[in-house]
Amino acid sequence: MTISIYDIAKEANVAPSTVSRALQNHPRIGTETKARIQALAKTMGYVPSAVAKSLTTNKTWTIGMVVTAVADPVVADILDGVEAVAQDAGYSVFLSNSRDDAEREAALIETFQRRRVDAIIVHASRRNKLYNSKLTQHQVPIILIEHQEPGNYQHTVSTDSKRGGQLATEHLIGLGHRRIGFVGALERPRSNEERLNGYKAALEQANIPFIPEIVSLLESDDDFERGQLGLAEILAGEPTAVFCYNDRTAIGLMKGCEQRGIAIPDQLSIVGFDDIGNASYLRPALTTMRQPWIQMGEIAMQMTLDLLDGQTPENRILPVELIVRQTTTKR
Amino acid sequence: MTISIYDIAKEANVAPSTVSRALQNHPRIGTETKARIQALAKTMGYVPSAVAKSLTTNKTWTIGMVVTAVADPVVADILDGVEAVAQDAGYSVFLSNSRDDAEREAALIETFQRRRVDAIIVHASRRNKLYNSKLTQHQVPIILIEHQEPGNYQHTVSTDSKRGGQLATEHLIGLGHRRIGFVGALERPRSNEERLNGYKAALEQANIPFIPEIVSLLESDDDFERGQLGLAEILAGEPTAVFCYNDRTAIGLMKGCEQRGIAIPDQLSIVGFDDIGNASYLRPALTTMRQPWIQMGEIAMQMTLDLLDGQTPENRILPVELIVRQTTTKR
DNA sequence: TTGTACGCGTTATCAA
DNA sequence: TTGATAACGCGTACAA
Repeated sequence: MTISIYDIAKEANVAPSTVSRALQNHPRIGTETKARIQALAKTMGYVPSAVAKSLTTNKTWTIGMVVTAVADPVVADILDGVEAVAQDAGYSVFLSNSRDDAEREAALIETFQRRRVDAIIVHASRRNKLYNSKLTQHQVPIILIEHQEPGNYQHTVSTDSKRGGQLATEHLIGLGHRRIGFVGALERPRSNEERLNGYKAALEQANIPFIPEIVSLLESDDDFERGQLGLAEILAGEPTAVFCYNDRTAIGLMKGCEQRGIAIPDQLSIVGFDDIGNASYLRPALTTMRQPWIQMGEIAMQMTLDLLDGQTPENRILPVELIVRQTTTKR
Repeated sequence: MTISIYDIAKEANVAPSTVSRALQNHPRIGTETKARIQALAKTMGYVPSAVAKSLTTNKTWTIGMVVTAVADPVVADILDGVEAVAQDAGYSVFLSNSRDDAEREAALIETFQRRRVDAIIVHASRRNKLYNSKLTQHQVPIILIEHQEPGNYQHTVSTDSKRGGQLATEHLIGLGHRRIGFVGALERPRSNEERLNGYKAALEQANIPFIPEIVSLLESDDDFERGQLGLAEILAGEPTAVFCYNDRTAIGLMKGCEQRGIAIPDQLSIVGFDDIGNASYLRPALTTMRQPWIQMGEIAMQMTLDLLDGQTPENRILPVELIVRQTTTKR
C-alpha cells in the first residue's frame, strides 16, 4: 500500500492541506510543523505522486520524443542532448520509435497527447503538415529537428544542409575533381534535396556540368546498403569522387569499393556527411561534414523550455563544418 | 481548454459515466448511445487523459529506463529492443541517463517512483544492492540488464561474459598465440571480471602462464582512450595478441597500433567484445564476440511484461558468439 | 441500459 | 498559521 499525505496527516494530527504545504515549502506554514512533517514523511517512506500532482496542476513535467530509429548514431547523439537538458530542467522524456512510418508517428503523437506531455520533439518528421493543425488545436508545442517535409513550420532546428553540400563539393573541386558523383537518400526529402542543391550550386559556380549518370537517388531503410547500391549505379559514369548523403552511406560505399578493388582515395575520393563517432576510426578515415548533433538536441530542448516559459524562440539553422581526413585526395 | 467526458456528457444529455462506458467499449451500454457518443467525442476533439485514468486505475502503462550513456551503440541497441516490445504492449518508456553516476542513478529511480512507473529497467547498474531493498519496499519491479555490482538479484538479464572471454582467448590460443594480453574496464566490475576469468580459464586449460605485465585494468569513461592507454601499458610485455574488454576499446587500441606502426594482425592480433554495428566496417574488420543486444532489450522488456502479468520469469543469461574477421591471424 | 455518488492523491481557495 | 472543502478527469460500485 502506498502512503499518501492523508496517512501523514493522520499520523501528525494535522490536516492534509498542512502536510501538502509542509512538503512543498509553502511560505504559509510554521517552521516547526514543517520540520516535523517533513521528518515524518521521510520515516514513513512517503513518495509523492506525480500523477495526482499533474492532475491538479495541469502540468506533467514530461516531454515526448519521437525518433525514426534509436540505433542510428545520429539519433542517439541528439537524444543525449535532449535528455541532458531536460533532466537538468526537471523534465522526464518519453522515447518512442516511429520506425520511419508516418502512421506510427501519428499514433505516437496521439499517445503523447493522451499522456498530457508538456511538449513534443520529433526528429526527421515527414508529417510536418499534420503538426501545423495539431499545434493550433491543442496547446502542446511541437518542435521539429531536421524535419523532412519541405515547407515552413513554427518550431524547427536543423543544419545548413545546402551549405554543407556546397562545401563538400567545393572541397572536391578544389582537389581537381570534375566528375563528382552524388549518392542521395529519398526518404529524407528535404535535407537530401538541400544537399543536392548545394552540390549543384558548387558545380555551377565552377562551371562543371551536372552529370545525371553519376547521381544516384534511392530510397532505402539501410544506409549501408544504399551506399553499395549507389556505387553500382554511378560507376559506369566513371566518377573520380563521390559525395554521399551521410556517413553510413559512405561506409557502405567504401565497402563496395573494397569488394571491387577500387582504391580509396586514389581511384575514388569520398566525402560523407554527419561525422558520426566512428568516422575517424575507419581506415581510411572518412572526410565528412560535421554536424553538431548533441548540441542540436540541446538546442531543441532549450527551445522547448523557452516555449514552455512563454517565450517565442527563433527557429535555428546550425552551421556544418568540413572535416578533411583520408578519403579525399587530389585528382 | 481541453475537453473532458463531462463536456461530452452535457452535449449528449447523458451522465458522465455513460460517456465513460461508451468510450471504453463497456458491455453495459446501448449500441446506439455508444455510437452516438463515440462520434460526438471525435467531433469534439476529445483526447482522454492518461493522467486521470492512472490516478483511478493505479496503473500508468509506463516503464522507466535508466542507461549509463545513450550515445553508446550498445545502449542504443538495447533501447531499441526495449522500446519496440514496450510499444507493442501499450507501454511508453521514460528514458534517462545516469551518466554512470551512482548518485544520479538513485535520483532517477526516485523520480520514476514519483511518476508511478509500472516497472524500471536499469542497464549496467552499479547499485544493485539498493534495488533489493527498494524492490521490497515499494512494489515497482526493477529489472537489471548487465548489472555490474557482483551478487545475486531478483531480475536480471545478461550475457555469458565468462564463456565469451574463454572463447575469445581459445580462439587466439588456437591460432598459436601464447603471449595474449587483456585490456579490461574497471568501471564494469562484474562483466570485466567474468571476461577476465574466462580469459584465465582458457590460459590455464592450455597450460599457458598468466602474465600480469600484459594485463591492463583501468577505469575510464572513454572506451577509445582506454584502448590507447591499455596498449601503452602492455606493450613492454611483448604480447602477440590482445583480448579487449569491448569493441570500442579495441578500436582505440587499433588506432594506437597505427600510430606506432604496429601491423594488425601480423604483429598483433586483436579480439573485441560486443560486435557493434561498425565493427565489420573497420579495416581491418574486427574479430569479436557478438552479443545479441537488441534481443537483450527485447527479452528484458518481455520479462518485465511477464512480471507485470504476475508471472515469475527466470533470470536469463544469453550466449555469445565468436565472429572471426580480419584482426586475428596465426602466430 | 443509464444515472448517482464516491474515490484516486494532490493543489488551491477560503475561512477560521 | 492551520483547517475544511472544492476542484482536476476518470472509473466504478450501487442504485434506479
